[in-house]
Amino acid sequence: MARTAGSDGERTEAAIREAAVDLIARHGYEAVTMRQLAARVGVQPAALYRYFQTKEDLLFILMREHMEALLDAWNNARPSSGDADERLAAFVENHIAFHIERRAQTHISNMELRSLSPERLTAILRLRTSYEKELRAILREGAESGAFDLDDIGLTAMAIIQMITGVIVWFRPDERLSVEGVTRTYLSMTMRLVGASTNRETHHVHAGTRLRA
Amino acid sequence: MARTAGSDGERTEAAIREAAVDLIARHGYEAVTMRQLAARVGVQPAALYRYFQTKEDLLFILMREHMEALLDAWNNARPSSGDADERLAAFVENHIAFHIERRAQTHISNMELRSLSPERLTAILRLRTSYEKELRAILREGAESGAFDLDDIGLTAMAIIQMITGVIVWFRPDERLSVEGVTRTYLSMTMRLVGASTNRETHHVHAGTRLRA
DNA sequence: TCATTAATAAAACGTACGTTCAATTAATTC
DNA sequence: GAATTAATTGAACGTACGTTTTATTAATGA
Repeated sequence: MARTAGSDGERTEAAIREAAVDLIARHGYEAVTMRQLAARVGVQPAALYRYFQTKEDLLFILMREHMEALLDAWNNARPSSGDADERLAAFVENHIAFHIERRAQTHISNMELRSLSPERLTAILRLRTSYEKELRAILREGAESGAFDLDDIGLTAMAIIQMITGVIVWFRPDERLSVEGVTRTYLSMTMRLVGASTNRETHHVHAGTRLRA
Repeated sequence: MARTAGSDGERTEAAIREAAVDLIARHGYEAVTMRQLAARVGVQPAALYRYFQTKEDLLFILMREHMEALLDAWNNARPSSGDADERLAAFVENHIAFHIERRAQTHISNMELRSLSPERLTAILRLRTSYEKELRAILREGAESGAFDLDDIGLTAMAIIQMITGVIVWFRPDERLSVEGVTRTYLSMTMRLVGASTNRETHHVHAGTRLRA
């Protein structure tokens, strides 16, 4: 029993986080054991507790930081001016780019709410609500200016979020579909969905795609 | 140790299934223990094994039957004739009705794939693919007839499925939003999304809605 | 009514979990 | 160089899991 030579707390913590994201996204939080996680990092299970007090702490921190990063990313991407069309476009683009880049984290963020304590669940839901409010504000602005034709702002916001987040479920960049291409198509569909007054371009129809569930 | 008076195999099995759906949807498959499930049903844990060989068997059966029921429901709802517009409308309506009625099962179906063995996962994914193919066929037909204006059939199919399935994440019928109303709005959005050539009705804009994540 | 089958309880098996504690070494600071 | 702190290991704690086995009763069918 000894401190391993060359060990570095920061590096070990980063390795724990990375391994946790991968294992939890792949197997599910409850199915991933601390022993499994430790083995993946290359430490004994007890070492994990030097960095995270409990297993749930680890999950919560990962989920909270993911949501905070998303809010941050949107704060940075949000146009300082421009009408609802432009804001919606920026929102969709930022959202898709952010989530495709963090597929594993997004899976965790969407799927592991059930394992959080009530207080922590509330905290995460609050962050989500903040983010959703941003989209609703854009939609409301568009509806009021007449740029969008909406039946129900809240419902439309949720439908859009579910749709654009759902990109991570099936999309893998390949020769046929690039991130840019997929983003463009999602943007086009979103604009239509909200009834945005844009010129309609003629698109070439592509045959089915090889999709993964 | 005795057989409980009044016990009835069919009833016990149904109770197990029902309790499993509720507990698993609420807490997650891995977090739900057989002891917990048995207590909920009112039997000892060993009794569960009379009906389901393993915990995973139970999960697989629930998930498989859910998918099979969905395919069945669509087989029964599919118009025997009609153009792409009508078929897509029928698809969306059936999909939303089916999933709202089975919120818990749908949660399980979408979230517990990770706990299945590879072979079983393959079996479920196959059923999913069958269902998605139905939507893709409708979209292809619409694209070919010119009724829809699609950039990419496969992508559009997945976007639609993610969006309309996502209704179960946030929607709870209340005074403001009814199942019928929500279905109508989703249908309207879907039609726009695919660029369907329909008359646009003027919708009254509703303010935000109280949503649950 | 009797034999068979079904349905259950109780006990236990074999294994595993999240976590704590104590000790040992390495790294850092003064 | 010595003291302090950090980072790890190894062992163990307290509890729990999915599952099997055996025995007992109830229900069903002939």
